[in-house]
Amino acid sequence: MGSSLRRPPVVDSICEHLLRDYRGAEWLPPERILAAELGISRSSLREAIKRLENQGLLESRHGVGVRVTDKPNSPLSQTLLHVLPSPSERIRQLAAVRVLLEPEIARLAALHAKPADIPLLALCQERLHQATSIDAAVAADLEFHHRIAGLARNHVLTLMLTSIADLAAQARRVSLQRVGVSVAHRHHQDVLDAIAAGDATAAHAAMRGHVEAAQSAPPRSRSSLRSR
Amino acid sequence: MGSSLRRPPVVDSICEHLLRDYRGAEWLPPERILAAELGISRSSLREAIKRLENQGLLESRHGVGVRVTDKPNSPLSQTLLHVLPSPSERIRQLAAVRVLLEPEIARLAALHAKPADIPLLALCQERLHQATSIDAAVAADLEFHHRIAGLARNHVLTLMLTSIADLAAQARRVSLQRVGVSVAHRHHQDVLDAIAAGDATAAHAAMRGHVEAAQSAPPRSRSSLRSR
DNA sequence: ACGATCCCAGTGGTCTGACCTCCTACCACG
DNA sequence: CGTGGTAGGAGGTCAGACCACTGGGATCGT
Repeated sequence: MGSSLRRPPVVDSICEHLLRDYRGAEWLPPERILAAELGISRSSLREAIKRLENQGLLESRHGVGVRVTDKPNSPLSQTLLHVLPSPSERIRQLAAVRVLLEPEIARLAALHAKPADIPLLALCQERLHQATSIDAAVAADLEFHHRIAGLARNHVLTLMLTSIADLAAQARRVSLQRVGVSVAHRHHQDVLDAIAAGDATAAHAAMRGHVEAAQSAPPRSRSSLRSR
Repeated sequence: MGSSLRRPPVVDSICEHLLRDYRGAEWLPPERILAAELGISRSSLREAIKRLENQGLLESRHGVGVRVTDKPNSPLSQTLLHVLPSPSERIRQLAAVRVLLEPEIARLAALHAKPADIPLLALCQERLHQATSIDAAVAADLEFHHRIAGLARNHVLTLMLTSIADLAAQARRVSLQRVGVSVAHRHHQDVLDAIAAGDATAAHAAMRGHVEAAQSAPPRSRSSLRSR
């Protein structure tokens, strides 16, 4: 009859417990203590932590502790490294996907953005403009796109973009050197203006132009940015 | 001195070992034996297996063994269940992403498909047409879209679609009941014809019409398909 | 007094070995 | 021939110990 008692793996319930009790917290208690509190073995607790870590929800650092990140970063990236070993081909396909996703994200962002969101984007622009190193420029670029994704109000879309963000970062590094920071800054400004105006069509077009330029930018000689 | 000995986590090397030695295999050896062969503890081996399992590359079944699947299915899905608890909202956003991804996938498929690929798609059509249960229809539908994704020659795009396939399956179940199997079959035929003809634009348009119809289909009374 | 160094307590990482639960296949029984 | 039970092997869980790393305070040298 009816209730064929499932076999709810212990580790599953632990995962739910963890992200129910420690959502928004900074650090998890030490593994030994936490295992004792939950009344389970440290092995099972570790497996639960590892699972959540693979999902980008936790981050355990040797000798320090387990940190709550809530930044789903690389569930897909690791898999991609296995199924697409070739770096150049990986970058090419990643760029193609970005051309598809980013304009739609910008469109949704223009529809849902509130006035209070604009200064945060402008701040990223400021950082990009004043960046003195290639790493700082890449970081500002990433944050700009990430914040826009957050405005799109579509978690699936956002999650997909962030899943490949770390892999796309190296590609973006090359792109920035090719097209130059000033060009990227100008493109970003077009996107930002369209979003601020709530013009979905313009935001879509501006972002499409930006990512397509980054995708197929011709090689440049020495760029205006020097990597120290 | 100079060599600042890194701390390459043992489990990382195990992962590489596993998917280097057992790529294409069917089953992994028992954990105890495999641990002995690799000269490591069963704990570390289990952690490596679990990590690859979370990436959709392995699948361990209690009392049976560890199977090599290479079907990256649910790295994103689990995370989505946490960040988007609401089923209706999840389905809505998933559908929006499908509208974005699937037409592009169909376009690429039309560009890269070879004549030998067409019969496989036609077979899915046949299965969908002869499906006697809602589950069989959903399975045929899923396989049709999955095979098209395989033709797109863009692993990133394919991986994104398969990552949400299992979550989208329940939504597709509802869609099929709403629009009816015959309508889905007709839409699929349009896509199939366009791909067979190598017409990228037509494939894009046909697939867009299909997924948009599935997205916003109005409720139907009793469909032509009865779920036994 | 100040700085660099060393040391140590606490943390996650790994190992060991035992027991439990579940699945499969085989075999005795009706 | 079908049915049921049973034994082996597989993954799942547990307990405790030890290893490796981090960080900050105590210590030593200048």
